[in-house]
Amino acid sequence: MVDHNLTASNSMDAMLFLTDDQLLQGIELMYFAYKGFTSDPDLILQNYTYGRAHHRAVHFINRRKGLKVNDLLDILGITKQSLNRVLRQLINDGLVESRVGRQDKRERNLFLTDDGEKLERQLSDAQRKRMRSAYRAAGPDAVMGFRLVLEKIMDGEMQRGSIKIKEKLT
Amino acid sequence: MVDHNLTASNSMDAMLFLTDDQLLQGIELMYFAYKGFTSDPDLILQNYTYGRAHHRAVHFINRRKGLKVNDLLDILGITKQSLNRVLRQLINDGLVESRVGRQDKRERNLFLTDDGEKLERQLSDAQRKRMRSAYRAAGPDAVMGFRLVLEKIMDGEMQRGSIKIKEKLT
DNA sequence: AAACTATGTCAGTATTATTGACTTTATAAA
DNA sequence: TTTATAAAGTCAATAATACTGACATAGTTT
Repeated sequence: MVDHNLTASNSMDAMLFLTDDQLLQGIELMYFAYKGFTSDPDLILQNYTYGRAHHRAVHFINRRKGLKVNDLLDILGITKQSLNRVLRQLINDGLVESRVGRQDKRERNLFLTDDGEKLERQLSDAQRKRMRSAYRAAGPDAVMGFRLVLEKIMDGEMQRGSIKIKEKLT
Repeated sequence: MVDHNLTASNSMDAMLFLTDDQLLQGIELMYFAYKGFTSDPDLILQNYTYGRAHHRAVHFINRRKGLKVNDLLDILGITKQSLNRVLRQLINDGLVESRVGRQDKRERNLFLTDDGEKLERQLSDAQRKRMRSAYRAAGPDAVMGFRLVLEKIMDGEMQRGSIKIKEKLT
């Protein structure tokens, strides 16, 4: 069992006693949990020629249907050239549709095709399943704490493009 | 503001109402928080010729001083060949020391040199700072929830090498 | 007409990972 | 003691994901 008691030694805080060791434990927890978190989709993606980058693209196109290429670039925080390869594959393989913008014809709105939605389902099913069972096992209060800490961790990181996501999340 | 209220619609649970959308929010939260979580060290590492792989190696060598090469391979879940390049650099650059095992001379025990500890400090300072301020802002109950959910997420992922870490964490 | 914007693409490079094959050294087992 | 196994290290080839820089095309603004 892992110790959740946070009443320890080294450096003091207004509310918490946070030793370097406890903080390092939190850091490792993030590392291993993220690894566990991506392992299911990674396995599925091996059956295709796709990787995590494709997963992310498919995820956000599904979450923000019709988003522009630039939106996706902002969210992912990668370069146009990096996204291009991934997006081109997904479009050629018929998983993503790129429609010319209605008002501004320079823009492309991205959508998942039926096949694209099928892949998205397959990937997110695995991840949601893990998330749901973790939430269940931990209980509602823990879930609130989990979300709160994660939000604090990414504070300052959500400046540009991702702030749109945060709004959408609400 | 982000909504923490978890009393919603779609699918029912013994304790929680968890809609697909709420689960997807949790998934995105993990993605963005992990990104925020690695951004500080990534910036520092750019000043060296190192990347995240070096950071991970340095982190775990510091946390489990004297660990064997095989231990590190198990923890990181990568191949010997992948680790080798990283480890060779760190050893050549004088950040890591590899000592022949005392009982079993085939084994190598890994340690950080003074310079290695200096780098480790620099990297973990940034990360601990972020972690500490997130913990502070969220409060003790939230921290417990955060840890509990993360542990549940990685359940089943900590089978082999990482179970040692979990023990160490305790 | 000129400037700017959104998208797409080509070429070259870097990091991190993979698989497979092989060596050296050391321990364990027959 | 020979044989087998184990730990570590290395070489070569390949893949996925990212980067920078340069440039093209189409459409919108000024």
